[in-house]
Amino acid sequence: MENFAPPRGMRDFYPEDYRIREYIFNAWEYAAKIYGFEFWDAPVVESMELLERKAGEEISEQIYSFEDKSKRRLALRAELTPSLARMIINRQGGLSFPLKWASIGQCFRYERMTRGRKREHYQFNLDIIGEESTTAETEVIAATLTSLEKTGLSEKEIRVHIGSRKLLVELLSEFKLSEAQLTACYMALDKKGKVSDEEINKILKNENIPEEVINKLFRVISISSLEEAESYLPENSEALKELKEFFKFSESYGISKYLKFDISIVRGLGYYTGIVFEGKAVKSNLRTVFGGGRYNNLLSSLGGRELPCVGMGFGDVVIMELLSDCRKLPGQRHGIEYIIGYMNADCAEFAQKAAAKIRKSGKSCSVGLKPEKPKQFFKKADRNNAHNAIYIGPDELESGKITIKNMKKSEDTIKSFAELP
RNA sequence: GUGGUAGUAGCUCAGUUGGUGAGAGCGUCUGGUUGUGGCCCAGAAGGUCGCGGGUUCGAUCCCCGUCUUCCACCCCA
Repeated sequence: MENFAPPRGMRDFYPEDYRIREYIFNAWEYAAKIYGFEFWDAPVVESMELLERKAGEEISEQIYSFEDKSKRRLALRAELTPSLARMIINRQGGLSFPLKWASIGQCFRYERMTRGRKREHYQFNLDIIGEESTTAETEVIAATLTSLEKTGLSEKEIRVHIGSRKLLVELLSEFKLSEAQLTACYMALDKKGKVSDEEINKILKNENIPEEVINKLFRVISISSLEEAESYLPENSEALKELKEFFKFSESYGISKYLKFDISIVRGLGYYTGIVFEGKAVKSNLRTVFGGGRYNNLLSSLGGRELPCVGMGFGDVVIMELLSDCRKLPGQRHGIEYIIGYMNADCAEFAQKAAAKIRKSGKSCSVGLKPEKPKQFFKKADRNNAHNAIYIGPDELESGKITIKNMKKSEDTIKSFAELP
């Protein structure tokens, strides 16, 4: 009992914190539901093997792993996608694709902490499984943006940067690059603007990337529009066709005002195969709020059917900070509709019966757990932001009449027990 | 991981160049009003001054270590 603080990187949610979390979850749930996504969930504890196979060796160092009493190697999930993949594969014969699935789950990652990064967070995932059209990308991004709009954010605060892994592969296709070299190229693009050109050059040389490829990469980095990219690409470029299609669909979804083509978006995870995207906060130094993309090979690489997928992940920590910066967090608690107090023990039963009646009507109602003086009671009613307060004393007990006080207007209404809501 | 910053009441922070009993505002509680909240007034509770060690007659203050926070870089996405 020495250290009462939560473990490093873990959070307590006091009621005022929980309220904010609920507010964000509600926005996520709202968006997922009005776009027709279905919610799913899986255990927080997964087998280490599943997480390793998907993530690769480096990330497994950041996974909280342990052995259970039967020596099974288990781990806390660091993201939701492996569990999703497992569930899809297990039922791939019986599911009718495409699926639109959503989830909100707590994920853990042992990593160094900075602003907006803890060792535990709640992640909102939207995935469309089994659809190769870029309608899937559009749909996922549109739903994500709807959740942000629900919290009061707009294109003034958020920009979605759109890139494409496939486009990069095509641009570099004239060279015969190994997987490792391609990954190094992605990393270099990712560093654009963050690190000096010399640094990028050095990194690439270390990976044995030929001089000519590096030169091409630097030309690629400077591409700032789709039209510009077009001149570098073959006539029948698939990536270009996809991107054009995607931007066309985005027009009719009404989300183009958020979008910006950005060739440097590659995403860190290895399994992306097509369009990739990152939602960034315009004000807060372009911090990444959400990200995702197309991963067409993941399920088959885990032994499942060939199923094209688009996924999006969105953490609660950054959005909380962003909303706080923009002063868009909800303030007061919602407030209960009715609160009932009583003067002495004899009045308790009457108060409890009134509360039971009000609750049967579906209205929220809190009844005192012990007798309270009127002053105490009304003060508490005020603090709880109650809409109506009912105080039962000997007078009410005798007459059977109940005074309902509207706390905002400070007006009384007298009703009989039968007239209660 | 490296460098810096900070840690004093529930919260935000003063303060002591080392000296009897450690301060404010906000919040909480009580009373002013044994049947009415917000405002006001009065009062109270609440602190091992992050933790451990050292120096000293004496440490919240100085020194060392450690943990935690925040920031930057590194790493990662």
